[in-house]
Amino acid sequence: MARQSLTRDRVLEAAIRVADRGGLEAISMRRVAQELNVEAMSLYHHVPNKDAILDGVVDAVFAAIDLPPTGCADWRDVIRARAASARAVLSRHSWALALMDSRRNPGLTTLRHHNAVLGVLREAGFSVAMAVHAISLIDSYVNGFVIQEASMPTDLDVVGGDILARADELPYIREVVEHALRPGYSPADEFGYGLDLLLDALENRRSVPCARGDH
Amino acid sequence: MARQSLTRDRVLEAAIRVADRGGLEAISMRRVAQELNVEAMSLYHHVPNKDAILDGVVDAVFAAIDLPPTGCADWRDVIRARAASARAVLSRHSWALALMDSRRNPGLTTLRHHNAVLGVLREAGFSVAMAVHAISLIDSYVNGFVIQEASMPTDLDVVGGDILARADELPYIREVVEHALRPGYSPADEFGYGLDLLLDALENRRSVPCARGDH
DNA sequence: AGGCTGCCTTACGAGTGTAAGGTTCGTCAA
DNA sequence: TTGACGAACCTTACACTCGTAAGGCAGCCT
Repeated sequence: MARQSLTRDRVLEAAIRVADRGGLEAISMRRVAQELNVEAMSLYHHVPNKDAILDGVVDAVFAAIDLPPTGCADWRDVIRARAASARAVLSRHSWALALMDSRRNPGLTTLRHHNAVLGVLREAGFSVAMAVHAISLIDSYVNGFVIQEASMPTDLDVVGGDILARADELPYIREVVEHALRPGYSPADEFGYGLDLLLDALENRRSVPCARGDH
Repeated sequence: MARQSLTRDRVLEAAIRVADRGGLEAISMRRVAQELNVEAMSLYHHVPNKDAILDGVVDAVFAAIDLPPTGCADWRDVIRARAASARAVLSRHSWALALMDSRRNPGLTTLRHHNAVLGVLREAGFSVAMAVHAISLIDSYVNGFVIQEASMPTDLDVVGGDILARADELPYIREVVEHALRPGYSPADEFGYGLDLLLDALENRRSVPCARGDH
């Protein structure tokens, strides 16, 4: 066979490439097939239908996030590494977060992931309630940061000029744009700052009984 | 005229109702028109095209978030109120966040909003760099929390049972599901806990020079 | 009466997921 | 060597949905 033969995995990889290029709604049977130099109907020999492709894609993206190593030193290092990995993967595939909402069933990869992260926190001495607080906080932050990152690119360079024009009405925005346009500034550092702030604050409350008295 | 006549605003309201019911991609000219007991082409008398509807919708949603009052007591109360309002609006229209990414130009409402929030922080004594850190952190958290909230509903009730079944492999998830199924637990409280943690941590670093020495 | 506004009808061309069936080709048994 | 089988891939076609261009018909205002 001239070109290497199709596989479920090769179909999923192609779908991911298509989405990386054209966003989530660019995933259509015809376009995924074209990515593989193949016709649309050929995909159905390796995948039951389009929903299966979408489900497979979210699982594949999630699998690309490093699992936290178990039984390690400081819980903050472990969580920081996982968060950095998640941010890297999710911002490389910025459509993935939107896709995860529409897919209802979490998938085994996802569950195993959360289980491992929860394990790290529990082993570090977090109560169940505090571990829930911590995971909700950290995941919200990581996901939210990725979203903002995705809608950024034009915000600073292109829109920056427009804003400076009508600066009279928006003085504080002006300050920030100037700050952000300075050479040394990188939005990526912002992620680390916020994450460290979170982790330090959680460390302070680690063994303190819950403020709301719910455990 | 029997039914009250169409308006740009009534079209936008209808589009929002359609999206609330069927998600973002449910917004089509035909369906929005149907919501108003009207044919698709009638909308074009009040709106140039579909993109204008989408742009108008994001602006309308953003306008529903309360602007922070200026010159008020503790900055934390102001920011907390704005965050709560943002969460309420964005989780009532859980498709809105995904839409804001695809629309490139921030829109004047959006800019005014961020300007006001930045003003509160600056007046409270935050340096420019710290204000950027704070806004990035808070917005990431709010947006991320809304996303997680949107993909929740089945996570606990329906999937909860499935998870308890294969509990052997996922012991920590089991703990959490049990914890979350207890009567007193409400995911909404989770939002307040994380937010207060953020605000307290930011208060601690308010006037401290930036850890990374960037100002 | 004439025009203008507000809404409707019809229609086009492009895109979607996928059902049904045809073609090519490697593998293996007789 | 031959012939059959089945997997992998292609072609065609159906029944949608989409945004919107072009033009028609009613009723109100001047």
